[in-house]
Amino acid sequence: MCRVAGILLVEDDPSVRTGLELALTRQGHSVTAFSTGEEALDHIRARRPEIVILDVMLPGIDGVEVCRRIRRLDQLPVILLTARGDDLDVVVGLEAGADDYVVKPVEPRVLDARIRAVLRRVESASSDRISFGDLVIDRGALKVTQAGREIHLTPTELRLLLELVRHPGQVLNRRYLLRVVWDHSHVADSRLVDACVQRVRAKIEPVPAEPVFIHTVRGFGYRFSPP
Amino acid sequence: MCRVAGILLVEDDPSVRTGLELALTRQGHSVTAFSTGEEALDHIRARRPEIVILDVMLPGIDGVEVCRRIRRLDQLPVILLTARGDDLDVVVGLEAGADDYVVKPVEPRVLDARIRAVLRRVESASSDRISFGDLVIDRGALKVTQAGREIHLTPTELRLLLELVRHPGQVLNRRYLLRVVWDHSHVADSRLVDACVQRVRAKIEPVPAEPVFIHTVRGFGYRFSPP
DNA sequence: GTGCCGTGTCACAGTTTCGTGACATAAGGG
DNA sequence: CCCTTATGTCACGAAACTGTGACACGGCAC
Repeated sequence: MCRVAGILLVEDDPSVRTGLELALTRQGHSVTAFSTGEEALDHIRARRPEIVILDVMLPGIDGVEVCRRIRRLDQLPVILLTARGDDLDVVVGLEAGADDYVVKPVEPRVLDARIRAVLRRVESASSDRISFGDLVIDRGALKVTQAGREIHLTPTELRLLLELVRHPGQVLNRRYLLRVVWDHSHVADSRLVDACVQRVRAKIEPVPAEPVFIHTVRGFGYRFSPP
Repeated sequence: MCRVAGILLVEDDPSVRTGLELALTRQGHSVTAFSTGEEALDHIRARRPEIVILDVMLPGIDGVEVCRRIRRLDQLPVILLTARGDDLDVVVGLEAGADDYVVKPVEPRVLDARIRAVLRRVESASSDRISFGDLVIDRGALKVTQAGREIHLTPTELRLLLELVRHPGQVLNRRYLLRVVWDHSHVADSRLVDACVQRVRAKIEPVPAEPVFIHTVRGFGYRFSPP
């Protein structure tokens, strides 16, 4: 399953910003972009990106200072990006707590490789998550988010969704789901599964009546398949 | 802050090797140098360096291959060093599992800064002190402070908090916590964990009723995640 | 169209789970 | 031994969750 990172990109030059945004999105990442440090810090507090890519030269608070402030809060990975390749800048940037320092112009695939290298380090102990479009399911944190927004699922709903997601593209029948999710090996028929599926749909489907994640297979059961 | 690392340097060009060895030693590191990958791999098995700096162009096994073999063994941090700055080389090197990729010639202080950046990341997971906002947990001194003020936690409370903090963002269920913190491998159900969590919350949460550190995940357990 | 079957939807009450405070018990220091 | 502190247990109320059944709806065969 294609690993995707929630990237926060901060770059004031519009052409560079949209260029990188496009390139990183094409690599499979989910990117949010801002042009100032203040906006970025606000965004970090609200949503929680997996990694921050910061241009050093920013209007207002500069990138190095943003990096220091991020470090004061937590361990969020930061890659600094700059047009200047001055040795002193590199040293100052890294000492501000950045995980890497990349000089522009940078090949998208190189930036991607560096992002993955940093994330590999950070995530070696971290949880496994899978994403389907803007739907992210974190099995370690038992958290489901959609477009960065957390979706609250009750225990049974979560177990059901996890079971469906474990077999993407496969049709799971009601008896199987009852046994695995509810531990009802005896109960033959009930509206239980349907009701739970409907509750999950109401929470994760943009239009519950036309589901894009959990599909009904009439006469058989349900199938999870991403859009 | 002056962390000193045991560095393994692998570089076949004698003048570059002695130059870097000298420079890094001067920065306060303890350096061991070899000129071939085989020697390096033997040394890694025998001693255990904190970080490996690997020239890519080596006689015999090349640096990227050495890096792959190191990765197959463990998480030992690796910085690749090369004369070529080809984009493809960078990508290949990082995908082999390297933590950073530096192009020669490199200023010693830049290399030093990159070494420290990689080590900082590696050690943050196992370091003695971690901070989450104004909450600082010192695992070495077994002390917890908030906004500079020391918070007194009882032994059990501290063990519980440390266990939660050891898996930030992960949901830990009650049975696991009972086993690890209390060594109750048999007890199935008890309000013990809940009561202890409540006590820790009363001490570290600004508003215990609306916890920002220790979150309840109904039906599953508790999760420590910084605000 | 008509009837049938499978599914979607909803509200509600019973049940489970959790937070909290009170209290008993245990441990440890003087 | 006594006092303090720490730990475990319990009970209760509040809140959250779940199962259930009734009914609506829609596809499908005839």
